[in-house]
Amino acid sequence: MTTSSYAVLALLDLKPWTGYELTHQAQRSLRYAWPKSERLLYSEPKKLVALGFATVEQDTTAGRTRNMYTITKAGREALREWTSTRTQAPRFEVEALLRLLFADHGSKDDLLGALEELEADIGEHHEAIVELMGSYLDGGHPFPQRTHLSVLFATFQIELFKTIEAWLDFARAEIDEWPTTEDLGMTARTEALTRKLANDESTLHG
Amino acid sequence: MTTSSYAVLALLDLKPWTGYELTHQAQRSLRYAWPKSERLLYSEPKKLVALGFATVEQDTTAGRTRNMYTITKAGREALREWTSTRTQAPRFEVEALLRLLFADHGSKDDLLGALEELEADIGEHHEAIVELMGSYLDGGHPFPQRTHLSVLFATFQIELFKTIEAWLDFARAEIDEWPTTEDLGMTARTEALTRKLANDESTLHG
DNA sequence: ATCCCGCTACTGCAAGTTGCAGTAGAGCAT
DNA sequence: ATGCTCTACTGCAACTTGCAGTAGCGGGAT
Repeated sequence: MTTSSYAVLALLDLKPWTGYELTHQAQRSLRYAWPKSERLLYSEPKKLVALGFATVEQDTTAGRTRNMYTITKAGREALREWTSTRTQAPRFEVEALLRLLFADHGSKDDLLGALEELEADIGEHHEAIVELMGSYLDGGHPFPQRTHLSVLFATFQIELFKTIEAWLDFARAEIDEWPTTEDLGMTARTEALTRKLANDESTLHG
Repeated sequence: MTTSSYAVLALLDLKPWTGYELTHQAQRSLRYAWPKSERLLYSEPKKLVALGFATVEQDTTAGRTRNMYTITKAGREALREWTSTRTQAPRFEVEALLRLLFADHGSKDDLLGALEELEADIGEHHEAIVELMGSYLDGGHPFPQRTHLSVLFATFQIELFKTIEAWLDFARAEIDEWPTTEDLGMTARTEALTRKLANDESTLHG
């Protein structure tokens, strides 16, 4: 049982789903906490069945197979035990930052391009979550009794996205001051920044 | 060539390294932008050699083998071409948030425990990066001409960590108001939050 | 003098994960 | 009749991780 298995098991605890629904629901709702591929999410419920944590029913009403998965008592047991296990450290993969670290191999435009792609990705997700909150106000939450959890979770996402967007503006302003990407080293501006960071002060506001 | 291959190639462009140095340097310096396992980082330079982007010299001075890797002209070429390719979307894996989303399967203490583990992990990294900035002020940057890049990168990390720490305090205050983790649904507080989020306002400050 | 511990310096392997291609029925528009 | 999109998956190669194992070396403890 991996963390991904428990994530799928937790969804199954809400209601029975077909493999297709489960996969797509998991991608929508877990994307920002635990992003996993469609492929994996199709495989997880099969593992759960093999372990006795779920059951399948083949539904062939429309000529094609649909696997309807339902959680078992043992599955609910496993879920409850999971809540008291240790949590993995967070992991942040941001290729745009990798490109910033090695920006001296390319032009300023290459770097600014990478930052713009980051901004586009973040902006898309930011917009999507704001819209989702709008739909919650209209009673659009699929499991209304769980709204308090979804909304607290959403506050994290919005703060994260806002921080990244603010940083992007800040970073672009800094990069604008650079004549090139290479060999600037400890400029006066960089030293001022370093000093702030060494004192754990924010560089964006204040 | 994966993004990880280019990351290692970029390090090799700074100077020749042994496999061991390369692996450990990559883990230290790329951890926050592109976290990769020791195992992978040992394998990457071998792939680079197979592709003609690096060369190896076996150094057996001390009885044991050390592989010293050096970038080739073709490797430098490949790196330059990489800078103009598209950047992958960022990816944030935070198991503590997954546990928040499904907090209704466990107790408030389980949830608060997961948040504390997140805080400990973030705190550790936050502290490490602040100390690193202190060392830069003392001329401790291993490649001084690249300080401007490292410091701009560090501003991202610090802002991110500060945001997460502020959110953790906020989240704990919210959870304190909950009588339980289950079935609260759209409470008055949650509705107020949802309304702010739907208007894209910050929930932490203001 | 010897033994164990920790650091250097890796390799092998099983298991987890991803992206892509492929299969196939259903409904709708052209 | 054909093609397009959506549903509903599976197979496979390649990427990645964690863990175990190997092996030399230096230093302190017994």
